[in-house]
Amino acid sequence: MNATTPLDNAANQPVSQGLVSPSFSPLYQQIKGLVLQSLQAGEWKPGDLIPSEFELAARFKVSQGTVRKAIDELAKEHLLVRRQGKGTFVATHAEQQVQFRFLKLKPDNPGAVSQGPAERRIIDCNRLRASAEVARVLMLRTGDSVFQVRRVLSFDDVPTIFEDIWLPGATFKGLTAERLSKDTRPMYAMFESDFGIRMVRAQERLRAVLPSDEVCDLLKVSTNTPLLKVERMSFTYHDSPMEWRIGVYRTDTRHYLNELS
Amino acid sequence: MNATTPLDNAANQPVSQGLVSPSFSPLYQQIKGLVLQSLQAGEWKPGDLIPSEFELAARFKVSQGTVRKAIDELAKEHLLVRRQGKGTFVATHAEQQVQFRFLKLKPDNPGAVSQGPAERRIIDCNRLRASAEVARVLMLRTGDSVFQVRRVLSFDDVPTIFEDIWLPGATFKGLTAERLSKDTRPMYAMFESDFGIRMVRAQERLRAVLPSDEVCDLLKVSTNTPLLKVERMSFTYHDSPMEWRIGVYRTDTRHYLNELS
DNA sequence: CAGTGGTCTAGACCACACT
DNA sequence: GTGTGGTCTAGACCACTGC
Repeated sequence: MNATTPLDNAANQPVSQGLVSPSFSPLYQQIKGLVLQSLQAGEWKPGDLIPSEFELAARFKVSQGTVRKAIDELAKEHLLVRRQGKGTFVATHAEQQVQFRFLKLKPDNPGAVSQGPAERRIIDCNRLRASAEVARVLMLRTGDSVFQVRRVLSFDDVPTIFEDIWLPGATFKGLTAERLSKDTRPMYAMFESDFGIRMVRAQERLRAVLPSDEVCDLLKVSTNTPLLKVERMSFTYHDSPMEWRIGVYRTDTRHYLNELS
Repeated sequence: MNATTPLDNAANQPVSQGLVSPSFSPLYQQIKGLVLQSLQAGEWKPGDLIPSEFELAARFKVSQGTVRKAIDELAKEHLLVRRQGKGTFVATHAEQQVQFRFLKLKPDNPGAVSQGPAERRIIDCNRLRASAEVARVLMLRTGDSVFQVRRVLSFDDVPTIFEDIWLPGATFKGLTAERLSKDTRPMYAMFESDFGIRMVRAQERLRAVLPSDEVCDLLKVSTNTPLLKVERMSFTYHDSPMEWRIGVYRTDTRHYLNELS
């Protein structure tokens, strides 16, 4: 099937590389886009084994090296995970190592305290109409259905984080406080398996604030305890905004750790 | 024809790949290490053009593709910068685009305020003996010579950041408040040209705090204004700690922006 | 034009995991 | 052993820069 003929040279530009300059895109970027489409379309679900590099090369009519470069980039973006000898898998939030990729609050003295998952308490989960502000950040229309989830995370029995989470109602139809409470997995793992939504990228804006009366009560802190306010936008494939989360963190025994490189 | 020419096989392990398993390291990683050594030794200085991929391939007796992979990684770590048609250069903090790689405080409303470099005021610059704490983080001995620099950064005439910076005395011999004040370049650019130190990587720990009396005075804020405390460790080549910096940021009109991916 | 990095291919062999 | 990803090579051509 894979005869090497001069005609194969014509196959070197199979996708859209015929024109010279206008919006030139390397072959491996086009392959990357095609793989991304399959991921978004759900052809391969989180945790699945995707076809081998040679299979994909045959499917897309390019060399294995070109597929490799496309997959390399997707792996560096944590959309795929390579495992030598086994294959390439769709990344999932259900893995232990990935649990804290988005939660950057670390204990000041690791080892002295438990590193395990936090204790989670759902305050409430309501279906509401989006305000102008919520609609804007989630790219919805004002009045569209949205879910508001509010919860408290505790480490070592100390309430440390209060979060106010907004989600598009259409995508998360059927979300309830009970479901959130019963599920012991990370929230993003449940989003994957129950709603087919995988968070791929996020952006956080940090500020120092003083707590509202409600937060004082929920976190058991005084009104003059400074807190770290973390406003997070999470995106799924193709940079679609999927979650708006406003958290306030106690930072008296923990800190937000950030690597700059 | 799949004849394996023994001579080619011998050339496949030119550096130190003779043994099978013990501490195996890919060729391109070894090349990367050699290039890193040249960078650290100052063979090529920030801003310099380094030899072409083919020259390096000849020097190290490997193929150009292997050198390419080594340089790719160094470029992704911002140690080198590739420019198509021109060559590969040693990265430098003197470039505009790199100016704010380490300063993540962004205006809430970009465009409405000036984006230019902040106005910098040096409070003082003293040569002191390292306390136990300073010695520990900078990997020195207690009592070793260190510099303490304190300064205030203002944006649009609003004092916004106070920083307390600690540097190893031996490496930064000759540093003075006057020199810091007169130099209009970013501090890290001066470190490169005047002291041969290039900051490569950093780590920040963030907390919310209330200001000390001194900070209240310097930043013109009240004692109950929450501030973002940013503790930064900066490292040069081979992860040697070279700077300890404790900053407090006003976050009423700006925020600390962080991309999670 | 020559020289550089950027892309693509084809084939070989190595390291690892499963059966 | 077979199949996977991981490394390395060699050679071709493209795109950009500057003479």
